Amino acid sequence: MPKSIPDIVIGRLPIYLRALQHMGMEGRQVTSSQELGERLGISAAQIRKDLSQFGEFGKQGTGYNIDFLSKQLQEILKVDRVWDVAIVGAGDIGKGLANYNGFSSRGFRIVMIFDSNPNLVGTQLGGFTIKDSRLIKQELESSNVRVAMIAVPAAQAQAVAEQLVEAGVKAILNYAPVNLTVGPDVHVQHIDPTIHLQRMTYYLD
Amino acid sequence: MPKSIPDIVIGRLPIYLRALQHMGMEGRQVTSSQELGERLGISAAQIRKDLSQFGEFGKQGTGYNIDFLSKQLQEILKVDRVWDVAIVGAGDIGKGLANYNGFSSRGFRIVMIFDSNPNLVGTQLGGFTIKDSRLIKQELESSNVRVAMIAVPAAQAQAVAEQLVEAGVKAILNYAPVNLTVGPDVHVQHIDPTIHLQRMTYYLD
DNA sequence: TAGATTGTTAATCGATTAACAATC
DNA sequence: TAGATTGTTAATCGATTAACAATC
Repeated sequence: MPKSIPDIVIGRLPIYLRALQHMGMEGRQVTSSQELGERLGISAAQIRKDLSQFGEFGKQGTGYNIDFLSKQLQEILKVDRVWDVAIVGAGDIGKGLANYNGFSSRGFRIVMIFDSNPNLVGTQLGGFTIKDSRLIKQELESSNVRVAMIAVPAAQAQAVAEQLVEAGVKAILNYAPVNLTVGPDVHVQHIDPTIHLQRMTYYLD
Repeated sequence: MPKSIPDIVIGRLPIYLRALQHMGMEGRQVTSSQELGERLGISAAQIRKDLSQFGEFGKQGTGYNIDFLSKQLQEILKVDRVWDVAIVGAGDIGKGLANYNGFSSRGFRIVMIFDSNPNLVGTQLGGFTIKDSRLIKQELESSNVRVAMIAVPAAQAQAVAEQLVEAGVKAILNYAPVNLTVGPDVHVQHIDPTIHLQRMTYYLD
């Protein structure tokens, strides 16, 4: 068995990728681990070490070709393709996600939106007709969705997660302020603004 | 100099706190490091170690009083008070944050919203009149705001951050998909849904 | 008391950094 | 060539875990 890559390294790759694509859009051709590190507040040694887990992408004396390294990272992270994504919850957060146009260029495409509010079901959002949350399993079965975002109230999040997992979803981005419990083959990331804020107030006086 | 607490420990405290408050609302009185750990997917030893950095909050044989430990964690994280928060950007994300009612019970209170769009300036949002982003410094000077959330397009985020820092902001929650560069006395947390999604697709096949 | 669980220590495990030969 | 920067190794540093005496 090849030794597996630490998750903490995987977590930094999307950050490298975002910075590289930003540089690319500025018209830059090459960068170095040092420059990238300064921009991100990460040591140059760490960036080189992280990348070396996957191959040799740079040239001594020159650095990294930005387009080439971007493409390599996209492959590694499997965002050299487009993932279909379902959103559950059409409140303010769900609406924001549905209207966000930053997904498509970075590997994701919203394909379906659910809500449990009968007043919202059937209405339009971001080019989609909102579907009834009770139909999650049924609707996802005929789709290719394995990534979902949960933007429902905390009280409903766990139940929604379970329906999504039953329907074959393997990666969940959870905006509800509650910890989700899922099986070991399902990946979950949590976004809770309060958690992030509380992590900073500790350092304030 | 007392040895400083690792930031990774600080990062887990808000998660413990959220789970404890959840249990409290369920009417529970006590819990154990084991139960808490199972709920969060964290080892019991780690939870005890983390807490022991700050004092002794439990009782052998019994565990932790939920209300007591919650209060202690609130004090440690300095959310036993209410922090005034400014939002910059009144698009979908800013709107969602402005209308979110989960802040007040957890230590934060929105007090001001800015946007640079002349069509939005002067209109109402979440009980506030949206102010012109050019007035950030001026408006914050007479306020008590040291925490802010950035919800503007990527291209404007760095400039907004600099204005906030100039106005005395020490903690920034950044929703723009770009890395912010700030001084060492300013804390930044980033929320970018795509980054979180890309971190999970690595593991999908 | 017997059972449970803490707080803490020491051991293990893992991540980061410093340094440098290789080489563009 | 001289200067720059990679990829990698070994050393350092830090975080997690296992184990258990203390004790409720």
